[in-house]
Parts: sequence; structure tokens; C-alpha cells
Amino acid sequence: MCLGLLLRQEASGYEIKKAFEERPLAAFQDASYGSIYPALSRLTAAGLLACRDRPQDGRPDKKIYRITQSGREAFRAALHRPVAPDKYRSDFLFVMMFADCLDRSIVTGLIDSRIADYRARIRAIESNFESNMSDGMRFVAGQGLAVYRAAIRYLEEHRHLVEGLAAQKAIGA
Amino acid sequence: MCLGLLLRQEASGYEIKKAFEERPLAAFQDASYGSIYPALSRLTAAGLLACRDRPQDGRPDKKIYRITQSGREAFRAALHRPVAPDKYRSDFLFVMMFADCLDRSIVTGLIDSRIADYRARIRAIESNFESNMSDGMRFVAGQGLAVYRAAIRYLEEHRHLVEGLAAQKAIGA
DNA sequence: AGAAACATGTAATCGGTTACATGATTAT
DNA sequence: ATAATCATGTAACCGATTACATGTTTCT
Repeated sequence: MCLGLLLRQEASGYEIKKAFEERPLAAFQDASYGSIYPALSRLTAAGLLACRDRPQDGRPDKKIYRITQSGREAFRAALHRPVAPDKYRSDFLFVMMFADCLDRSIVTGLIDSRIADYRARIRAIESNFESNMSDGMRFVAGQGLAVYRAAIRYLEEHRHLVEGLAAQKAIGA
Repeated sequence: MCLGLLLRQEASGYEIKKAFEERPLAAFQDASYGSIYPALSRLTAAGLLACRDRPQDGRPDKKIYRITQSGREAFRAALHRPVAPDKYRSDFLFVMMFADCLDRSIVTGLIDSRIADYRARIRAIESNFESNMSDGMRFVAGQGLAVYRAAIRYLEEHRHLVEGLAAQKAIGA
């Protein structure tokens, strides 16, 4: 993943971490400093990256990584390896399976904040859409928008199914 | 999660594992024997489950677990704890970000098999829809259908965006 | 004949996060 | 003042998977 990001532009470990926090990438990949820094060291030792130090005032030196030719080749080879299946885990959906054990107000709150979360993700993607996005990234971002919108729509149109289950409990609350 | 499944019906560890492999649950939760068996032992030791042995011919005895009253209470309490955010990781989407580094035939194959996978998931959910599904599970299954269909639709309508990137390479192949 | 399903459990391993260590600069 | 951002790196820890251990029955 570091190789892929550095294919587009050179960057420091810190900047790579920031890139993982931006939409749409943040939606389907993540990495912490604890995995990024060692990875950059290993890739550099293997000759897939080159590193140059930019001394800084006060802060630690900034290490700017750049992909090498053999790094480019290794990345292309990696892209051709069979892709691992998606991994998805959702506590929200699990809880919804047991909506009948919850008060209506809880279910309502959960769905409201989930819709708000999807809307925030959509806004974040839309605000990045015009800028420095590659075609591939635009394609991926577009799929994100499509599924988030479908999810919101479903939740709005079918929430009564689970809000009705524990219906009476919260009427007076 | 074991508590939740055992809330609906008593089962053995083996049967719980099978339940995690069935749609729609398999789409957003998973667990291996290596975590299920120890979990059942711990929950039993804590008094949240009761276990009865059914001796069997040849095979090891089947241990059938049943949720206790305090198990029910603990599960309700757990449902009320704040839900962890969804975790999603997709190598497919990452690879698509770099579609311009791939031959067109590769991209086409990847998208084709992804659509086939979504269709299989939809079929699996639909075939379980009528049977012994709780209302909450039906709601969750419905959301699965909605987003899978939206994803297929997006892929079909926009695949040309990434198939065009490396376009010429595979024309004669 | 061989594979898959049935059935439980432990130990080794692994990928990855969190916490720690350090410290100046800038925004609120 | 206080929090957040910038900046790198290591060590401890943790949840969970995979492999191992064992053995019968049923399906292909």
C-alpha cells in the first residue's frame, strides 16, 4: 500500500498516515504508524524505496521516501496477485438483528447516527472529488457514493420495520 | 455473539460456527473454532450459559449450550453498550485505484468475478429470506440486498471508466 | 477410494494496534 | 493555557486465525 501511494508522489511516513485517513481511501484501508514506519524501513532496505533526509527546525528530520524502479516493478507484480476477499465487520448490523431486545428510542438513535455518518462520508468524498484524484480513485469514490446512498435510502424506507418491534416501550419517554 | 445466537435456539459449538457461515450473518461477522470453543467455555464458567452433554456414537460427545437468565441479562446489557464503528477492508477497491497499471483483460476479469460474487451473495440471502428469520435479521438482510444491488449497478454502469484506462493493451489478445 | 461433513479442543503463530518515548510549533 | 499538529520510531500487547490432534460416518 505504501508503494502504491508513493507511486503517485513522494512522501514521508507521517504524510502516508494522513493519506490513509482521507476519504475515500480511509473507507476501505487503514494503517497505523506502528505498521507504516517499519514497512518503510523494510522496503527501503529491500531497495524498493529511496529515502532522503530533510533536516528540520526543532522537529525530527523529515524522511522523504520515493519509489525506485524496482519498487515500481514490485508494485505492479503485487497488483497482479489474486486479490484477497473483502473483510467487513459491523456491530451495528449485529445489534439490529436483535432490535426486538432494545427500546425504540435506542434503535432510533442508532439509525439516526448511522445515517448521519453515511452523510458525512458522502460529503467527505464529494469534497475530494474534484481535486487531485486519479481516474481509478474517482471510480472507487463513485462506488462509495453509490453504496452509501443506497444504504441511506434503505434505512429511511425500512427503519419502521425495526422501530416497530419494541414500539410501545418508549412512547411515554 | 454466541449469546445472541443462543438466545434464539440452543446449539453446539459446531452449529454456531455453521451459523456464522450462513448469509446474511457471514457478510458482517465471523468467528473460527479457535475463538468459539474457548468463548463457550468461558461463558459457561461465568454462568451465562448452561451446557448439557449428548453422548454420541463414534464422534465426540455433542455439547449443547443453552443461555441462562443471567446470560440473557448480560446480552441485553452488551447490546446497549456503544456500538463499535464498522470495519471494512477491500483489496479489490485498492487495486481498482491503480487500474491504469493493469491490462484491460485483468480489470475486466476482476470486475466480472466481483459482480458474480455479489450475485451469489444476493441469491444466498434470498434463499434464506423466507425461512426462520427474525424481523431484525430480515431488516439486516434487506439492507444487504440493497447495497449489493447498488454495487452491481454501479459497476455495470461505470466499469468503462477503468476498463478504458489500459484500453489498447488487450485488443489483440 | 477419497473427500467432505460431523465434532471438540489446544498451541503456535501472526498481523496489527496501542502505548510509550521525545519534543517543538501553531492554533484556539 | 491548552490542545492539536508535526514528526519518527520501538516494545508490549491482543484478538484471532491456522495448524495440529483425533476419529467416524456419509456422500460422490
